[in-house]
Amino acid sequence: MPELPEVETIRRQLAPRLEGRRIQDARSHESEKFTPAVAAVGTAVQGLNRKGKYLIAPLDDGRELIVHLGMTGSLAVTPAIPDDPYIRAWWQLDGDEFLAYRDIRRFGRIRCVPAGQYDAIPTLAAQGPDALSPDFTAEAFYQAIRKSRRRIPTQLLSQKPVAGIGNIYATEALWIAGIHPAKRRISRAAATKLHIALLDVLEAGLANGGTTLRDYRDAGGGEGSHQHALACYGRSGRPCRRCATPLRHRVYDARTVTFCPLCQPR
DNA sequence: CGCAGCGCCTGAAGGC
DNA sequence: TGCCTTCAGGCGCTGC
Repeated sequence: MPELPEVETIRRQLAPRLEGRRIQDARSHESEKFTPAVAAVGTAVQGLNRKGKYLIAPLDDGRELIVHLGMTGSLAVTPAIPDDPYIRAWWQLDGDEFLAYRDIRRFGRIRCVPAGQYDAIPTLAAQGPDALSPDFTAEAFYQAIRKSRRRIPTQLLSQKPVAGIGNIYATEALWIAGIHPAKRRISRAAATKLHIALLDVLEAGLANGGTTLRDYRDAGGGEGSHQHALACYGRSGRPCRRCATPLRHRVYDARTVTFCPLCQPR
């Protein structure tokens, strides 16, 4: 499941290979989630940016091509259209290469919109500061969390207090910060701890090239290695690495969250 | 406007 | 072996 470290890994790999390339042709799966891919034909890609989990490619006609990888999406530059039933869209680039979008579960989506006009992409329009941007400060984070009465993990996944967090890095950061996942309000001190924990786990994930549990692949088809560094996510029943208490998991708002009942008191 | 609940998707894994 | 159920979960949408 591509979260910020996975999407940023892909962005860094693709940006130099896409900048300045003209899109000669494109095809997509018939779903409206993907058909906007074709609208970029005839334009040139000016770069590749990222906001939260969204990849944003400015085009030379004033529009932006936006790709969200959903749960199982990946992008790769290839010499030919891959012979793969899960390719949901491809763009033919000048120089006879292809940018291929693969997405087994089709949870991702592709949009082509006037630059900065995100009303058709509500989560992007409403999301908070990207976790790696200078706008993501402990104080802004605390104030954003104070505004909602939802559980902290649910708030993190909403992309509103901060953009780019998914269930894996949320679970890890809550464990590091010692915050029970059922909590709805936290102190300024706890918010500061969580802010630091989020930055730490995202930086570690990025340094490890992302987390590959099943489907995630980078733009070169490679796997990340951060799955070996996970201390809490997916470890329910196994001993906490701080206190050896067996970790537990519970479902909150349709999300499984693993936590340490001792290190993360209610 | 905030929020809860549902639907979208498919492969892997486990039960019988 | 094969069928069935459950699970993974980000986000758009609907309705309260």
